[in-house]
Amino acid sequence: MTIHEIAKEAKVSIATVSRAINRVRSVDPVLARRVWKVVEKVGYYPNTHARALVSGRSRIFALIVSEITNPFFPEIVQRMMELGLEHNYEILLNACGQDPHLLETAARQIIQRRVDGVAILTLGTEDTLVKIFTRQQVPVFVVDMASSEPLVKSVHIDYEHGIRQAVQHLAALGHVSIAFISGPTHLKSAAIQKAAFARCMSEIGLEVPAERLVDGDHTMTCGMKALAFWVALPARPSAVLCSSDMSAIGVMRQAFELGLNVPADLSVVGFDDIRLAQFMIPPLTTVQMSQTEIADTAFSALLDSAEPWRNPQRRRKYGIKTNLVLRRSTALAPCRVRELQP
Amino acid sequence: MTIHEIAKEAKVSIATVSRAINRVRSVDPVLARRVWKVVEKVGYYPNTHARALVSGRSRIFALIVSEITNPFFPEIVQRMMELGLEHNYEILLNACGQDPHLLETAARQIIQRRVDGVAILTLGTEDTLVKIFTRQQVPVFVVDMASSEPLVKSVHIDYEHGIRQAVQHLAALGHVSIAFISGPTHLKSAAIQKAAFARCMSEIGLEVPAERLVDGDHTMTCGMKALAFWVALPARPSAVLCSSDMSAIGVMRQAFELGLNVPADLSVVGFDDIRLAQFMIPPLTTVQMSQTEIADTAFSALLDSAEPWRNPQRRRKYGIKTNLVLRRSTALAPCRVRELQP
DNA sequence: CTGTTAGCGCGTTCAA
DNA sequence: TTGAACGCGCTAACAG
Repeated sequence: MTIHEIAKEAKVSIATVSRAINRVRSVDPVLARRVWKVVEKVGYYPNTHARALVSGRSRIFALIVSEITNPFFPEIVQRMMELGLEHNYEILLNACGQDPHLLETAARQIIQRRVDGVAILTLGTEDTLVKIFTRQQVPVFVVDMASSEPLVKSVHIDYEHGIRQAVQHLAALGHVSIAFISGPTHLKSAAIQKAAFARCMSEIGLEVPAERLVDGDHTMTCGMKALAFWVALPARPSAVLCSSDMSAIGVMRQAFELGLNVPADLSVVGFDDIRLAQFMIPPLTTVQMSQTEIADTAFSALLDSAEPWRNPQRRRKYGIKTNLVLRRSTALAPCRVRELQP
Repeated sequence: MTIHEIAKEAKVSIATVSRAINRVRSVDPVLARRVWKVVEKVGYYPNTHARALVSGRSRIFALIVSEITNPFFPEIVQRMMELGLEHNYEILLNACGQDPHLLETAARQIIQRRVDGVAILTLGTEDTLVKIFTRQQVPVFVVDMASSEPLVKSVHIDYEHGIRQAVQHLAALGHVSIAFISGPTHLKSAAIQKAAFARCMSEIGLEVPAERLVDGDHTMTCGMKALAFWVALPARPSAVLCSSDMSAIGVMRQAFELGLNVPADLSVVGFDDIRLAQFMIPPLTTVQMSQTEIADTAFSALLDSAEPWRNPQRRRKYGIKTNLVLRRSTALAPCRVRELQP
């Protein structure tokens, strides 16, 4: 079913059909109606590939995330798709873990599709990707990456703000030995979080011996392993700050396994505030990083790049805050409880 | 960057470039190498839209799910994408809830993209979608839908198998008043599960009064509400079977809120076996429905439709079983414990 | 306001 | 084995 058949059936030229379908003002309402009638009757759908080919714009945004199975990302995907629907863009999702080979394949697919922009949300391994895309003139949105390239827009995430709140909250509860599970070491975001934790601890005069710093990977399993490791230590931490809710869930699960009560015996703080966090047992105190906000920022940045005429005063810098959300996985440090009870 | 520029640079015709890139045997190795050199040098990527236009095949499969934020689906998406990468297909994801308007928009986008097939995994609201797609000659994969249309392939999910195991497991533990949270009433899958539950209960002579049947929507919130409702009843159930792990999580969360111990005071069984299930506190006993298996089946069905020559003896029917996975959210019914203790 | 026409980038004939 | 030429379905000039 093509524009030609519609044209013949409606007894107009293909140009008129094209105009009618694209709602060009100048077309005679009578003809337009005739065209639409036929379109509906025969069930015609314009061919996006042909449109993309001739117009040079595909109306596709690519979205690269590291792990679609981490509940943090589906919320972003969801929001991006909503916005896509609203603005008539499609979202081409790519979840390709950290495998550099897969990443490269994903990049190839994306470039071949001539997407109008790509949001890279792997939170720390985007450097090579960004190079590839900018070389092909594909507008890019990334997190926490300074770049002078005009094609690159980025958002700064203030991890430290939330982490400081978390650390000070724990300290206020009397916790002194606070442990930290970071993200995968090769992720820049993980390094930033880790450094922020160290800084926030030392700010208030708290020590962080190396064994209380464990490198995780944002999975529940790593949380379990980390706590198992700490419990085997002569002095186990009384509180754990996790760089993701997933690892926090793992910590809580391991605590259950070991018969440790959260929060009485162990305080746990997560990071991300995935929806699940408030349904944990106990509900997880966590540092919120708004998925919606990230998605909104990403989309509007991509839109600015793809349609610069819409919004002349386009920013190239955006910012996102993080904030502690108090729930019920933290409590007074056990030693403090003892002090207060006699 | 187009095939013409490559041709000029490599001093061959565009036809030769095309053949070289597509690895056609007959092309002179010397020329092929020359072409590839240039391709690499200038960073040429063939335009997928042009290819799709001329070849009539887009190498895209669409995947429609109801809720990407329900952890059940990301696993499927993940697997589909892996397979896509392997077979050089892209997966166009669509998460459009139940809103019929969004569904229609999604269908439109998919058809306009001329996808080579679409897997509809909304588990029960696919009827109108299937009609739309088959009318456009788009091969479709659905769950639990009989259709004589050759373009439609489907898989039968044996919900009852796992549900029977769950019911009998609970009965064996001495539970008599077993409640059930179903999925959204407009989903066929939900109706099937509900009917299966009723049948499995009556099989073993157990009653199911209407107030023990609550219609949910596969969210954690509905699980919380359901338990709150049952607890307000004169006699609350001692066990709950949920039609999804998400609602089971909600039930456990509400039990915590009410000070009910799972499993001592209340046994809970989920459905799906999302990865999270084993990380719940306590780990959730649930009916497994393999996400990987579903994805594999969907993909191979789509591949059979898109490339019929690959696999001449293509089936049109597939089957998936469900199975109870025992963990720690179920225990002897409280009354049974009392009988045994004195 | 409408129709004719020239490509968009590529795969695929058909001759050479 | 190679290259010239056609057309996939559509938009956007330009002419009428």
